[in-house]
Amino acid sequence: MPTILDVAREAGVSISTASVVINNKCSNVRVSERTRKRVQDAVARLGYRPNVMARGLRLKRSGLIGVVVGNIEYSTMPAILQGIEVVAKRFGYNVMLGMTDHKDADEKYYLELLHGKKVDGIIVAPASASENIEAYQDILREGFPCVFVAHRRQQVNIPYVLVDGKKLGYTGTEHLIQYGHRRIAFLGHTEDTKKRRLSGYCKALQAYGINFDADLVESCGFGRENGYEAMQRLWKRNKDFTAVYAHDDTAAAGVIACMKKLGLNVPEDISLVGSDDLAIAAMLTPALTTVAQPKCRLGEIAAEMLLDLIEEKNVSSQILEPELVIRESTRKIAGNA
Amino acid sequence: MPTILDVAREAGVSISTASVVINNKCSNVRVSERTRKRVQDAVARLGYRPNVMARGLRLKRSGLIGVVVGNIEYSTMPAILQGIEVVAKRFGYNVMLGMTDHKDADEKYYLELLHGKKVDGIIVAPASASENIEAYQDILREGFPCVFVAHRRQQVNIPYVLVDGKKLGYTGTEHLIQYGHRRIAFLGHTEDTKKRRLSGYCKALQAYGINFDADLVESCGFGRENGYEAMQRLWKRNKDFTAVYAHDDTAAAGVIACMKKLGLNVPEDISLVGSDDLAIAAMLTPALTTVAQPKCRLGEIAAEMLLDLIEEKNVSSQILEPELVIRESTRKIAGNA
DNA sequence: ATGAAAGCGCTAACAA
DNA sequence: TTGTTAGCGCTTTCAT
Repeated sequence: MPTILDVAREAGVSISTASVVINNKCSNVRVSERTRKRVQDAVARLGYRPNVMARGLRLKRSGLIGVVVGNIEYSTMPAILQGIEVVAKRFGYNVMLGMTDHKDADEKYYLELLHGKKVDGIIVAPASASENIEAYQDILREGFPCVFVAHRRQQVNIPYVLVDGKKLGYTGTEHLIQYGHRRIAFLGHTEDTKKRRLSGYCKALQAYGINFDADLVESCGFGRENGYEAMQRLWKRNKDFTAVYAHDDTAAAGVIACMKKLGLNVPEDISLVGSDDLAIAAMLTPALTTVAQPKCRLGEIAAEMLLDLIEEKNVSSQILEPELVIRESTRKIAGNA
Repeated sequence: MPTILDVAREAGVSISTASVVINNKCSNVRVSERTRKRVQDAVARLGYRPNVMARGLRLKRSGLIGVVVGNIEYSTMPAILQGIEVVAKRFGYNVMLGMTDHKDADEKYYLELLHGKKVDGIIVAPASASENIEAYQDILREGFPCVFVAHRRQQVNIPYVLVDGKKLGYTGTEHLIQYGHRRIAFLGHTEDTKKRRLSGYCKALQAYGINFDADLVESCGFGRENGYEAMQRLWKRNKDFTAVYAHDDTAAAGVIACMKKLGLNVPEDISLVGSDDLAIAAMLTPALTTVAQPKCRLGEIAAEMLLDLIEEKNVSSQILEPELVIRESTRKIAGNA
């Protein structure tokens, strides 16, 4: 590997001149065209590439941003990552990916890389609850660049970009209402701490003058299994509905499976709306109508925010609007039952 | 950020002593228990973290491995990445993720990071054909650690770990045969350069004494659209089959959609086998029987190979066996039609 | 058992 | 316009 010293020698100039033209700085330092050319030729001839670590040590920046995720299958992360990568690359940064499998210890391990200057900043998709609040407070205190994407931890004042769960629930429910449904079931989280989608569902109902019916709400976690079972429980209890809003696409996949088992057709008998627009949504049969998160934008904005933070600019948190994606799983019906 | 100098001062020892205990080397250098303790306390008190770049500059290693992929949605990569990350982490490495969107220029950009020592080695999942053969030859010539995962480029002699497409085709077809099917359609690539899965299909047929029928083969690309259309074309031409092998799960998703449109039930009327066991396979209805790639293993082995290469050990390419995952889309039938 | 010092490759302030 | 030089924080050899 040639160093900048080799380049300088080859070009017959000093190290610093070489450095200046290599970095093409518009500094107050001027270099004559002829010298510049000589250096550039030397670089080309030698196939010189600046040593990233030496430069990083000197400049106190690694050109790396960390992205910490729980897991990347069945989630919005692949698309978010793509968004992040594109803007990172555009600004000369690379992406270090850390996967925690939702383990606090692993999350903490990755946050620590900030202290060792391995990364210039970190984007975290904090999925589950966490014990790491203290680590985030350290980050905040030390002024390390950090932003949350897709989710956030309420306990700590770190800037975030995400789609409001309430709007997700609202948009999905509203679509169903506009298609003529009035008896709409809700499958999703109902615990106090994470019932934003449920709130959105309620709000939509209210906005359109439909009474909330607790019998139409069934508690449901993520994943096909959970969706399947929740649908089964609901159906056992209550068959008086024409549509289902599921809080995420994997649960919706379970609903489709359950419907088939039950001899019900989607959307002929029951309309179904999912959430997030995961990669699977378009693959299902019927292709799933869903409330998409603008995943790529989430990633792009998270990256832009982080880069601003790295440059010590101020940033403010953002909440993005979901987008309805109408596919095949919802159907207009005549009126109310 | 405290440096090692701060630690040394705090502990009242020299920089080099501090370094020795921090790195806990079993070198010939001995440190007394008391001194060791003092340094460790200082580290704890100051919250010292070694500066990764300084260490990297000195040691000529970044502790980063690059993973270059075309795209991570609808692919085997998420699970492969997880495998890579786990072993990388275990050996003190981190993963830099590069996404090329299958663009040669971006692939090349990431390969270049090797030359600048940004990464100690690179794992590439070379999906599409590429113009970058020259770049790989450079890598080979310079002796940079590099391994291919999941796919490879035949033109260049870089070690790889992958699942043989032929075995994928064989295993899926064999399963169908063992379930009593004899008229089995093949949906997949038929071009000379990438018909390994087709070869496997043929081989299985032959092994079980079933005649190959070209009318049962329909050319098909990846993705639900392609699967849908291929199935439609096939059905138009030829309805005499009881099972379909699709060369990947996304195409299989299209087959399911098409079947439904055609009024056919899977698996009652037609059995269906996919390939790869992507995240979507288990989500479909019916849940897809598929020939899985051991994705996590692929990732783990790729990482192990790369780390060996980094330590200048010899490695040899590996071909892994696929694993049949039986779910709901295949059904035993009585005998031959 | 401990410390002094060289140097990894680079940038930028300063000198010439 | 160009060159000299002082570090960035760390590891490690060699003296002590």
